[in-house]
Amino acid sequence: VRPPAQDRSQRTLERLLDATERLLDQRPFDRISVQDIVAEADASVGAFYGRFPSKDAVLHALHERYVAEGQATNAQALSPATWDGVPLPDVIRGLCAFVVAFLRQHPGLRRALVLALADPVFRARSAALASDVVDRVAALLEARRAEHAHPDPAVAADVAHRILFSLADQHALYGAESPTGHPLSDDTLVAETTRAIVGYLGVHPPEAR
Amino acid sequence: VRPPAQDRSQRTLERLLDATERLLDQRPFDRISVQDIVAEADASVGAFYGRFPSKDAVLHALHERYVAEGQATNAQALSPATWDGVPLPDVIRGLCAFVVAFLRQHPGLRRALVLALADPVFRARSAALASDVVDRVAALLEARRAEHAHPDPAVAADVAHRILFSLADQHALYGAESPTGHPLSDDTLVAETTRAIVGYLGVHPPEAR
DNA sequence: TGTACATCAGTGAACGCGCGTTCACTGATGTAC
DNA sequence: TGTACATCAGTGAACGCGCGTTCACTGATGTAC
Repeated sequence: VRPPAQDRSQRTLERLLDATERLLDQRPFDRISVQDIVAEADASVGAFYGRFPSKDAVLHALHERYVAEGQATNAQALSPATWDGVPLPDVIRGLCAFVVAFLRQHPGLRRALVLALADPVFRARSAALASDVVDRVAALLEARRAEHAHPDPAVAADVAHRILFSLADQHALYGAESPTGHPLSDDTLVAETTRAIVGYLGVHPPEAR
Repeated sequence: VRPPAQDRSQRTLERLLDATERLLDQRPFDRISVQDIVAEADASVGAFYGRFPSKDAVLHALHERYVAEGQATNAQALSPATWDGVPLPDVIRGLCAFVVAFLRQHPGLRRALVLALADPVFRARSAALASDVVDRVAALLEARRAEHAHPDPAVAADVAHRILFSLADQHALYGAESPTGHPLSDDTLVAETTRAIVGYLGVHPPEAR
């Protein structure tokens, strides 16, 4: 992405990004043309290529913006202070609800990114974000060893992350018409992923403490 | 798909399907041209359009073949007789190992299908297969209520199915370079999904029986 | 404070490439008599 | 058992459409003096 030198072009750049994200809520990236994007953004093809070297670049730019947003919220949602003194099952429920809600905020972009994951560049950028989450969760599980039974906090954090994000992603992507055919509401999804992760970790029931 | 009337064209059709599946192991469907397929199958463009009304039709035909294969193996792998007398944790471990291995058999096709799931026709065809699995698992859980703690076998079967297939799919699609950045071996994946589903269901430990 | 000039930003018609699809034709297969 | 004919199957050059990208040009912004 060519860095803008004036306010005017900075705004154009943002209009192009926002327009693309709006269109992604309607259809996949390969069925959105540059013409579509500039029409939605009230710009011209030339303005597009003044900012981006290619059509793909706009998806990369959106991914970068998305990952940055994720990093920022992670730092807050997963800081030890946030959950200090809260029992582990409640921590898990809170995080599940948070992720489900977060993924619902950018349904189109999220779908496009899942598809783009075939590309190693996208995969690396997503891995950076995921690693950040997994490391923080691993630290949390390490610190609370007494509250659960999983022997390896690093593996546990990784698998818990996979369970939560896979299910939440699927839910965000296909919603009611899920590939399993049995729709789940947001609330049920949160309840069941919480149950799954609590069970997976072998969180000790309250009376055992 | 136009039904073939001679042996010769039946063989051509299979060559085209097999060639497409082989190419899907290398790159996504939209980067495979009809020219590529007929070259790989030792056929011609006209022969292709003699069997298929469009390029997309070949992916639909592959999906149908794949679903049929799945239905057949399900009927066997999930028949009550197969697991009669086997403790629930071992049943779960067995099924996890089976699914992980099954999804590894058609990596390219599986990836293409995950991407194609945006199309309702593909989704419906996949949902039929998934429903079949979920219904059978629900019946199994219903029959073994005494061995686990989940209150609703239908929801439990659905969520267990999601956990297993989401994780196994992700593993089959990205392998070592997973989006989480922490690679998992096949064996670890089977062990951890088993732990997750056993924990999710609240399977009673052996000494409790 | 005004003017000149360089750079940045934006316009949109035109280009061109890739690829799905068509089609006029040749060859193979099988069936009727 | 052989021949004629209809249908099936296969060939590959050519078409054409969509869409990403370029480019010659106009307009806006800011800075130097």
